[in-house]
Amino acid sequence: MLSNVPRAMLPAEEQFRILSDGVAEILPLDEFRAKLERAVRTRTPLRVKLGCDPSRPDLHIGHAVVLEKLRQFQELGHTVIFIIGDFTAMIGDPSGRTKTRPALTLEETQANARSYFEQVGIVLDVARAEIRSNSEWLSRLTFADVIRVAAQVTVSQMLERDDFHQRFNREQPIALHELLYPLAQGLDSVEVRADIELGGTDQRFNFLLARELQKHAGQEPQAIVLMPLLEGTDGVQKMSKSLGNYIALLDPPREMFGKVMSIPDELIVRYYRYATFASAEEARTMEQQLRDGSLHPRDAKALVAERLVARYHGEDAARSAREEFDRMFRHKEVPEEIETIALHLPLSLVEAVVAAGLVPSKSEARRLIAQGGVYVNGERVTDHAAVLARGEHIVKVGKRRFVRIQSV
RNA sequence: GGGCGGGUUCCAGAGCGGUCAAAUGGGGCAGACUGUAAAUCUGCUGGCGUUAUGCCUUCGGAGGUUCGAAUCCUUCCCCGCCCA
Repeated sequence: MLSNVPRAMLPAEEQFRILSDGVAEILPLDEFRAKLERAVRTRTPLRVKLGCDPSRPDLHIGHAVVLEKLRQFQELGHTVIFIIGDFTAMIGDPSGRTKTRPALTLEETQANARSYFEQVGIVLDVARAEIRSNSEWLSRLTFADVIRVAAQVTVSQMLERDDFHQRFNREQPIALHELLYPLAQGLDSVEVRADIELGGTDQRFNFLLARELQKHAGQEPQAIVLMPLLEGTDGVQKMSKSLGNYIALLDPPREMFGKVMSIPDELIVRYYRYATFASAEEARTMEQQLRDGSLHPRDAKALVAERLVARYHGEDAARSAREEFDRMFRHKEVPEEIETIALHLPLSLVEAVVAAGLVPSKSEARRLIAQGGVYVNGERVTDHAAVLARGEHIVKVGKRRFVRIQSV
C-alpha cells in the first residue's frame, strides 16, 4: 500500500485524474493541467513544495492527508521539496495567543526536523525528496530586501486574509511581523522555484500571495493544491496538536482504534475517505449504507478504525486492537495488557493513583473518587480515605485508564 | 505626544474594599443513558488536607493604604480605539 514504485510520466490526463482525487481545491485549475502536460512533454518533473513547521514534530492523520497527496506526486515522478521553516522558528513569535512560543535554538530545530522526517517517512520516501531550510535564504536578506518585497503587497490585500480581517474587526492586535510571515513563505516558493505548492485549505491566502511574489521575480507562478482539513476527534475543530483532538501517526494501535471509535457519527465517512484513503466510490457506498440503516454506525467506525490501524501498524495489530476494544467496551472486561506499576503498598488510594500517573493531583484524585470514577479490582470505590493493601490491584480511572499496581 | 477603554482562573467574560478560589457561558473531566457517538440530565473543574465556617498560592509586574484588596493609591509593563 505504501509502495514507492515510480509510475513515472504517465500521460498528463492520467496524472491529473490521480492527483485531483480527494483534493479540496486546485487553483488555477487550467494552469495546473498545463504544468502537468508540459512536464510530460518535456520530461521535466514538477517541483512540488511543502512547508513544514519545525516546532511540532508530532504528526497526525490530518497531516497525512497532505503527505499522501505528496506521495502521489512523488510516485508519478515529480520532485518533492520540503521546506523547514527554521528561520521564523529561530526568531520566535512574540505575538498572538501562544505567548510561550520561545525561539528555538539551532539544535532544537534540528532535533525536531529529524523527528519530523522520521514520521514523514511513514508515508513517503524522504530520501528522494529535496529538503531545504528557509534560513538558508531568509537570513541573508537585508532590511532593504525586505522593504522591497513588502512594497509588492498592499495592506488591504493582506487584510483580505480571513484571520487578519477578523482580528482587525474585533480590534484584536495584529503584530506587524505577522503580516511579514506570509511574505517569507512566498519567498520560499520563489527561492525553490516551486511549480506547485501543497497544503491545507487554510493556506490558500499564503499560497496565492506566493504567486504574486513569483510573478514579480519573473517566474511562472505556482499552481496550488489544497487538501481538506480533517476535523479532530471532537468533530468540531480542525485536528491539531494544541487542541488535543488528534490521532498521531505514532499512536499505538489500541489508542488509534479507540480514538476513531470516539469520533462523532457525522465524521465517519470523512475519516473513511481522508484518514484511510478510501476511494470516492467506497465512501459513497458507506454513506448510502449508513443512511439506509444496513450498516450500524458503530460497525462503520470499527471498520474505519481497523483500516486506519492496519495502515500504520499492519493487519495483525488492527485485528487485535479491535478484539481488545470489544473486550474492554462491549464486554466490559479488563484489557489484556496493562501497564504495571510498582509501589510501596500499604498506601492510600489517592496517593497511589497519583503516583501511578493516572491523575495529576491528589485533589483531582479525591474528586474522581467522590464522583464514582475510580474502580479497584472491578469495584467502585467512593471512600476517599480508602487504602490499597499489599498485593496486586487493577485500578481503573474513568472509562479507559487502567493500571496494575503491585507492591514492591 | 494627547484623549478614552482595557489586562481576571484553560478560553470568553462578570466582579470593583470583606459574604471571592472569584458569577455566567464555553471547553475539559466524572457519573447516568448509550454504540467509549450525538443529544440530554447530574456533579466537578488551583493546590494541600487531621474533610474543619481549615491552610497555601492565584485576578499584568513592583510597591503602598487598610484589621482586611481582584477591588483603593503610586509606579512600571502590555493591548485596543480615536486624535496628532
